[in-house]
Amino acid sequence: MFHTSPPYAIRQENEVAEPKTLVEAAYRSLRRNIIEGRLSPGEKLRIEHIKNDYGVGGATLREALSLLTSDALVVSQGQRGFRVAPVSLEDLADITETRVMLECTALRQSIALGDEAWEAELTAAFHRLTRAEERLAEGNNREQWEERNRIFHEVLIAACPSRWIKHFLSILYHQAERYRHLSLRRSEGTRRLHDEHAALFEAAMARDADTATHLLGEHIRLTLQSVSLDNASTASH
Amino acid sequence: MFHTSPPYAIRQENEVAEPKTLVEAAYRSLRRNIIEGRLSPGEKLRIEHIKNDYGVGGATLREALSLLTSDALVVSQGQRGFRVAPVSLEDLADITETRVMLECTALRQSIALGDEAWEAELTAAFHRLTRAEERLAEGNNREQWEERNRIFHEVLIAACPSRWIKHFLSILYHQAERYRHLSLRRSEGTRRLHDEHAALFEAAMARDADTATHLLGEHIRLTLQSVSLDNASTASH
DNA sequence: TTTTCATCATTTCTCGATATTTTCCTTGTG
DNA sequence: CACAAGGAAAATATCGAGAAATGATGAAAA
Repeated sequence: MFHTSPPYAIRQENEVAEPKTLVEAAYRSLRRNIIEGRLSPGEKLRIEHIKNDYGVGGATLREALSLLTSDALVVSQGQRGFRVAPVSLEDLADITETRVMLECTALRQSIALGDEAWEAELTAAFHRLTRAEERLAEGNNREQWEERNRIFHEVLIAACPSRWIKHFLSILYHQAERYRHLSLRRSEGTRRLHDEHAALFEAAMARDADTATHLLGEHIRLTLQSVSLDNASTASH
Repeated sequence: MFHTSPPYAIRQENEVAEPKTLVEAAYRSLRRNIIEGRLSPGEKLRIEHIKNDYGVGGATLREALSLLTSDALVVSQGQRGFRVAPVSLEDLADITETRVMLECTALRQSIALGDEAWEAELTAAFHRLTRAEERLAEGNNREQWEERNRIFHEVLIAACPSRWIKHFLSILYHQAERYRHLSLRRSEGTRRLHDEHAALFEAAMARDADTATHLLGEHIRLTLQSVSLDNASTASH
């Protein structure tokens, strides 16, 4: 439904399909490794060393790293190679507030413009997320929950007509995801995550934009407030 | 002043210095050519054909094109090469409204937080812009005006602490710039551009955030409202 | 005439090799 | 002992050639 082919193709939106090129495959693989913390912030990415891990040539890996630069997951300095982007509490705060602003704007528009099909999508996404939340308590179905949580948030703002807002949000979502993975995740579980989602869902379905955006803002802030960075992973130059 | 080295390097912000690598040089050169309309929307970019124009090898040019993909100035589809991104009125409207939202937010923060040094910078930038506007009426010092106009807008929001907002704005600014170049530019000159800038400057210096953001919003909307797309350059699939 | 299919030319994508730059270590000097 | 200079080692950035994919052309069948 919300993957209609865009007039211009912003990269992140095309990611449902299989990777068609090796560059694309390496890009995604690297991105997952950075977001999920298998590559540490600040770590040097020596092309000669890691090209074997991804089974590609130097130029190809280089291009993938260049692409990650645009997502601010990798930094490159002139003639001195690539590194995993550093992290900092300031950056985290910035990401959070910018995301709150954009996502609330998008949600407001989505609530105003969403039709019946949107309601149906949203209900389905909420249902799947609920199931995943139940399972999350038991085993470690974290991956599935992560996926469905992302989709729930995407569907919430799906009826917002602005491609640019959605594009920026998807970049910020990846950033936030990384911080979540890097955190020690102590306070997780004490939160009543499902209640937050349920209230948000109810408000959206009731077309109560004020309540919904308020809940969403607090939800995003809480999610990232529970992040506390390990000293070891904090930016060092 | 506002080019302090960032904790993480978002690409656009590092562009004051000379290009250090061939990729960087090709990237900038291509970007100028797209923004200034020498490469038309939808045009196919065959690597073998144009690599000589930029004096680089295939892989290097490829990487530069990949980078432009992230700015949505170039689109790439799977195994079918690169094209200059198409344009459309919907996209233009989206860019404009997203930019208004982000730039007004940034301006509000900048007005709240800007110190004396910021005021000085702003005054200087306004002065330079004024001079350029005078010259614009005479000859075609369009390039200089374009530069100083950009800097004036940058300085206005320089005291906003959010790197992410500034990053997104710089992407949108490039997009808007392209549309301005593509337009037939009929109504330009009828506008009292300098008056708009002057009022905006006064409001910012007076720390009147409400008035300033209102003026800025109208200013951005007017700038892009005067754009009318040539049929020939409109998106075709 | 229209559709289908095979073949071929064009273009994209990828890799290994090479030249250039940076980094690190050793050595000499104030 | 600190510090600068020089050189070796490592890593980066780049190129040109080869493998894979596209879509264009034209012949055969419906």
